[in-house]
Amino acid sequence: MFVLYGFQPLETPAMENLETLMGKYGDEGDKLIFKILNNGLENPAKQQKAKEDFLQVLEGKNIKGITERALRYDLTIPFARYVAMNQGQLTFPFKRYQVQPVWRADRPQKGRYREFWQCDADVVGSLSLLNEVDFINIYATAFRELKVDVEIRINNRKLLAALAELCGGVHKMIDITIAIDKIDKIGLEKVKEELKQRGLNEEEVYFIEKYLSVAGTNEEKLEQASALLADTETGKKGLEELGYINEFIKKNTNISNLVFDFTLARGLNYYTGSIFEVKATNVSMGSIGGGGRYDDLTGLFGVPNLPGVGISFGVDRIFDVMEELKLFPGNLEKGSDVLCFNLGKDAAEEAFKLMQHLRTAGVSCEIFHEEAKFDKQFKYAEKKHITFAIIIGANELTEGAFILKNLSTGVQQTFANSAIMEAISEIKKPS
RNA sequence: GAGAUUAUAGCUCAGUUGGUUAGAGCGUCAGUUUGUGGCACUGAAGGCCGGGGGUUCGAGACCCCUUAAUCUCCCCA
Repeated sequence: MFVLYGFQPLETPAMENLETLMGKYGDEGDKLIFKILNNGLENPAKQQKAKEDFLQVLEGKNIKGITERALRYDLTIPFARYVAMNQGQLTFPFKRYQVQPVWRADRPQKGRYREFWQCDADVVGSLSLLNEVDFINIYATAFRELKVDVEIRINNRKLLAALAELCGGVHKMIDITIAIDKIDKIGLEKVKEELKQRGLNEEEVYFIEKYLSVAGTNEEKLEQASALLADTETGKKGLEELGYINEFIKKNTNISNLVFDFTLARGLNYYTGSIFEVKATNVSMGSIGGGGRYDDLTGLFGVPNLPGVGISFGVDRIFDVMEELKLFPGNLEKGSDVLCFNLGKDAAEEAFKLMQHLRTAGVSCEIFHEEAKFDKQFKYAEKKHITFAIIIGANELTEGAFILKNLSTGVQQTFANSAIMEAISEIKKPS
């Protein structure tokens, strides 16, 4: 699918320098990075230093002497590092997709894993909002094909920045977003409380309340938000971007599950423009996809002015959702095509020869691992979802023949060894 | 990082206010049935009751510690 949209595959190492990862995911994120203990700490010559360093670790610091590598926390930052390192060789805009596990030192629980797979797609080196449109299209198409009903929520960090500008200054943005992001869970009143705790005055809280009460269709929301934020340069810009994307999607696709959500904040520090989140409807599960635009991601790695935008699929959670919705067909499990019964030494040898022919013809088959009663061999075939049994008993052995039995219909037929091709076509016949 | 719950047979779980030999269903194995499965019946095997300590005449059960899992909050995919 990603290839269809012009993306190339890429893989990056599971390990990164701790320094590369720290500070990119917010304070909470930093705590959740899996750190790797350095080797060689037992070296006597370095033990004094190691002990001193460890005392610092106990104070909550990350000291290179103890740990300088870590497992990747997501796929975006390692990708940014890769782009920064290889910028000379890449053609921009560079589009890649990546399916790999990531690790978070979290307490595992429902829908939350210490190790889980992400499937990312990013574009670096383009400011065009067409990329956003493309990603929304990818999300919508992918989940439609998986038959999972979702809501694709979108917001723009610029609106949040504008809101902060009007409510006490840009430095308040993190505080404000952390609070309003919780509205779904704790409700408006609690959010207002939290905002006050975080140092906002009555007037500012009131303003945010108005912002949070924006509702209706995407167009209506846009209009209401514009009344509040269009006075600021950033607010105006953010609203324009959202408007463009919404209109484009509406005009050129049949996607109907794109919704504006002005409370959507998303934790990752580096987002600057559009932010996305995908939630399955009718299933209680956190977001199963997320992403956004970061106008200067590689700047942190010494390559300024490279904008990017990307999305991520939470593979394990999507799997969980599909399982909960019973979207996996029951007959996925399929064993070999044929089980040859083992009815003694000579018969087994004959069966073995037969199997060579079957395999050459592309029929998967196996022989029961030991001589056993019919009963047992039949039950084995059933459990392994094997469709055919081949039986060579004493009679067949002397006749140079074998019995082919279809285990689901119970119909069986005797073939001469020379007529093996007929048997094969019987096996391959779609049932 | 904060909190709750759970841990008993291969699996899912019972086990009463502490009391003799710790049970069931499923699965496994054997038999009814020595060359034709799915069903049924009969029987058998299978347990350091997560680990360590304590209370008690007596602990699967009560207390403390420990480990692990599950779940909630925080945060996130």
